[in-house]
Amino acid sequence: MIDIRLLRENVEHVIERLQTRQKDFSYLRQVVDVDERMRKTLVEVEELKASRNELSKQIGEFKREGNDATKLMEQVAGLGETIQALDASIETDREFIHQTLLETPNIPYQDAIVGVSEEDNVEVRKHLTPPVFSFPPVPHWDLAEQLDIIDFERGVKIAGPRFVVYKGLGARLERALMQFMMDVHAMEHGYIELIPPYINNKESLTATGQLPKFEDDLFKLNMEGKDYYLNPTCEVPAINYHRDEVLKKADLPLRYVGFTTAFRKEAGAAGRDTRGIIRLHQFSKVELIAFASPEDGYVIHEQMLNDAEKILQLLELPYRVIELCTGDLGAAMAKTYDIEVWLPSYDAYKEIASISNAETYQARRANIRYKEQPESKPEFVHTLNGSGLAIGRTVVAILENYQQADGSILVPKVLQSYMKTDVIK
RNA sequence: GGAGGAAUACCCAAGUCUGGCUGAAGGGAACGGUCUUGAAAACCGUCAGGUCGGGAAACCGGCGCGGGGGUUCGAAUCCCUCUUCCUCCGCCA
Repeated sequence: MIDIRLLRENVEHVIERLQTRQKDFSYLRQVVDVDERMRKTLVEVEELKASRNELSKQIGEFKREGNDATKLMEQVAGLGETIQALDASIETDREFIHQTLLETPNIPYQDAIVGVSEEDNVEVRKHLTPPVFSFPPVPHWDLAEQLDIIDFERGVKIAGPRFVVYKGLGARLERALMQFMMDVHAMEHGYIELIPPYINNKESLTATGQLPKFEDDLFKLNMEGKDYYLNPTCEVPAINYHRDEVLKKADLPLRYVGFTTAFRKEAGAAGRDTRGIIRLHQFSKVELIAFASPEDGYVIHEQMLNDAEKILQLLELPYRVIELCTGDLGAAMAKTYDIEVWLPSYDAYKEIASISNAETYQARRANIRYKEQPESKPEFVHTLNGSGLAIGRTVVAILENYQQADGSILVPKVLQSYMKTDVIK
């Protein structure tokens, strides 16, 4: 959520910066008007409440001393109704402001690359060059089928389209990657491991920004009349881990590495990436999450990017890092890097990780703050999240980049001890 | 699933029956001090925090006893409702 105070101070500036997202935010002017009206009424009703409190106190004193308080009670008689009416009008205005701001995306960071679409994203760096094959490389869906390590048909039978069964060494590869990534981040990069609930409540999804606007992307459950959602990313439970808390400055940055299975409806992606396991309703992911003071936020962001890249470096996979332009930025995020891994079947780089700083946008929604000193006023933290990495797409990258002429797959060196084999055949 | 009980400030806890000098006794912890070569002990002192609004500021006011609603001039206290936790029984990986 963006800061209402920032809006009050300079709506036009906020609107201008938000417009770089290529949408219309002129409606925010109305929010400022309503806010002003609301605050005026607030002053009015608070004065009335103060006088009611004063009179009630006097009534108490009168009665205690055995005096007649009828006159005072007459004085206070009409106040209640007026107060109630004013309170109701404040509540309406407040609710309007709140709902509107809940649906307003984050302001891109100060020096954001202004652009219209992903076309305008900017490449930051590249690592390794795409492999050159002496034979026509085979896409992962064919490799996986031939090796009998991913069962597409039975996935559809059991659950439906965009579900698969990992089998044999395919299942082991998935498991090895999870273990490997968690190990690197926890033991070498110093993140604290987390395995949170995969089912999250409405408050959690609202705090991170999926609700109310993006409900269509989520798998929704209804248990005894209450709504729950399957988490679309570990970011949701991990950020909410500290919801409604005041953190100690000395504990920052707090850095976690979480494992979850992520569930996505992919509602708007019909017909896209239909072959293989690039876009499934269910996939495993190792996620990095950090809570930092605002002055450290962007330092941690770069560090998190490096930590995610490290996995691809260890796996010896070619990738590039791009910075998203304002038109391609996720709603809750102020700045995002994507890491794209080389996929021979696409003959292109494909997103495998996304590392973002939400600044105080999620912290304000989730009410996560920190104190500089024990006696100082709590301030909102920066929240950061980054894939470290999406496991399904890592499987794809390994199958396709490590394939041999005979259809077998070499196992990356760092995975061999986890896989107990150096080749999948 | 059945039957009971509980939620008060950093922690413990009184107050709730009988509404008003209670935004909250007492204890612990913490912090500051006296004493001490230093520390402990003892003693003295401080100790809701938060949030929203007004104000240049000093400061003033609203809210606030798990959440929401109601009764009342006035609610920690009465009523409704939700949530969470605990105990016992049943079931269970």
